[in-house]
Amino acid sequence: MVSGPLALRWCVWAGRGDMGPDMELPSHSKQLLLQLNQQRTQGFLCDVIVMVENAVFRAHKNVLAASSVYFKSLVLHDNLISLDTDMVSSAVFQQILDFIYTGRLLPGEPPAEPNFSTLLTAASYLQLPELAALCRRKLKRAGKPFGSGRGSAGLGRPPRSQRLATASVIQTRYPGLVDGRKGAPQELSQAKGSDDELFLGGLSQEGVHGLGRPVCPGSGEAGLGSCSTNGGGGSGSCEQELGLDLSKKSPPLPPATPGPSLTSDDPAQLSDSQEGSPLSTSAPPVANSASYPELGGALSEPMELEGAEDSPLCLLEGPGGPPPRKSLRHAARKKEWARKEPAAASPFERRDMAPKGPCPGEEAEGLGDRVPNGILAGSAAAGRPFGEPPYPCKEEEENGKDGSEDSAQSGSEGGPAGAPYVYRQEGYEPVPYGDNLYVCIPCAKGFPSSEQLNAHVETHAEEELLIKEEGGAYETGSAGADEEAEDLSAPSASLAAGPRPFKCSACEKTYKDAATLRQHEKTHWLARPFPCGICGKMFTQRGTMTRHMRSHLGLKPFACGECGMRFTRQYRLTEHMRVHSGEKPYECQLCGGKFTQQRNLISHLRMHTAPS
DNA sequence: CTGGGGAAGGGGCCC
DNA sequence: AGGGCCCCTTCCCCA
Repeated sequence: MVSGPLALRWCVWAGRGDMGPDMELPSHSKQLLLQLNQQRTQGFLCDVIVMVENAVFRAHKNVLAASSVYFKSLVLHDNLISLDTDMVSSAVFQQILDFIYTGRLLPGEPPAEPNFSTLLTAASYLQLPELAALCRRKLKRAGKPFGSGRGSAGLGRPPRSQRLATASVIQTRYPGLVDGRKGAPQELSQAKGSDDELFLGGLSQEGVHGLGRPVCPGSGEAGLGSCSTNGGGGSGSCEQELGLDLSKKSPPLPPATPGPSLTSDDPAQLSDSQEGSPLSTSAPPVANSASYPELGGALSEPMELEGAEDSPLCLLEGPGGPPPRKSLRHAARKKEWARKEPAAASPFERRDMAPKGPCPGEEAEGLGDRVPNGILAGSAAAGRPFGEPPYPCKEEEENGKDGSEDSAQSGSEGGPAGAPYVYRQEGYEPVPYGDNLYVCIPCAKGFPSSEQLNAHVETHAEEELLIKEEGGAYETGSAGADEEAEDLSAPSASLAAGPRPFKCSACEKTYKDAATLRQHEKTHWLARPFPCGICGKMFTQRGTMTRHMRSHLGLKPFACGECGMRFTRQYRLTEHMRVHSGEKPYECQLCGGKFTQQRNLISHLRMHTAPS
């Protein structure tokens, strides 16, 4: 696999030019990096999402891991990374990401000399020592003191309140936007990143009405997902809450111990992998960037490459150039896709990528109040020691919940095995997986290749099957069929078990406990308290909303061991596995037809009962 | 062209 | 909060 860890590391070393044997093709490393950056701008093979403030950046795990041990430790476990917004702003991260992919420090937006102080802070936090060293040199040259990157100039961000007024736009950065951006309001221009940047909400109503409706990443061009495809039908408003931890598996507390690197130019402080970093500190800042390319315009990149046409790296593009998107609607192609990228969710290739219309704002009232202004304002935390680990994510923190316990430490989310999501607090030692970068999310075991991961995932399915067989022949299936029979004949029968003293005041439903009743009563509310940060759709339950957000971001932790197809829900995988096993537990009592999905049986029964 | 079936995405909601 | 299940819906294939 061209984007495999080894290939990448090789590329990285080659890029330095001071390690390893001379290359036969001197421009090879440049071309490789160029291709990677191009793929980034297209979202092609991007397998990680980095959230910074209200921006989402797509990137390649390998590239990030090769650039920073900090990223390396993060991407090992997650497809979604949330960075401490006190340490790095979205605009700064944009520059850093550009730097990682180009070796150049690109002008900010509007075009201006990079704020090296800010960059230094962020680079140190992200453990990009060579970028930090470059920033220090720049600062020295400019005669500016450094080491106070968190000062009032701070992160170069507008105030929180201002950022909250950012348009509710899932902003993909298409080439056509580049020019128009120049005159954009600050919020918007701050919001616009590169092609791989999407913007989550955090918007005031003014922002919504003034700047237009959310834009779904149409046609899968660059999108992280789609707006709701059905059901809600775009019924959501465009107001959002910020700071949702979308990835239960994403450690809110990165293991960074970036402090010392802030003031050190000493290469000895670099870990091994960092020594191999591609980030040539001598790369001259160039007044334009491969980050704003004409998509697909590899040869028009500002980098001066020799013989790009001849480069075998063109193969990186994949068969037939950019990945098919809409064509993925074809089921067979979907499976093909799944086989190609079994180890990482592909958030960008979904059959339902097309925007299904604007998000009306009719449900928006009162949502402005829901924006956690207090949290955001309070989190500036300028006085926090530099080396201190980043904060957990916003609301979770406010609620006194430490996400690190949830996901980073306990690993309970990872599965029954109590996945050891251990993040080291100092230095970088190999996490338990070493170079086994393909990690089974349910049990947190690492594997050196996607094939081995798939084989491992298959053992999960086999274990599951074994348990089923031992515990009674296909309990799930038969139970499901029974439930179906119940549902069709006596829908309320399932409520019979146990006392249910808590009765809904609005309907006849009863519940075993008060919490469930409260939860249910929300379904009677006109206002839905949990808005999606991306499309603004409203939900009555936070869990439903976070699940919905995962579908936006393409987080699919559950992989089929047979075909590699991935799902957002375990239940979907269980359902899908019947495709491979041939199990059809749902039988029509009228005609004997059997189905793998209960819902298809229901559809089928309608056919029986529908007036002809 | 149409209808049925297979497979999958997404939301609601209870546990 | 997360899992699980139900329902609606969509898309595709095929007869």
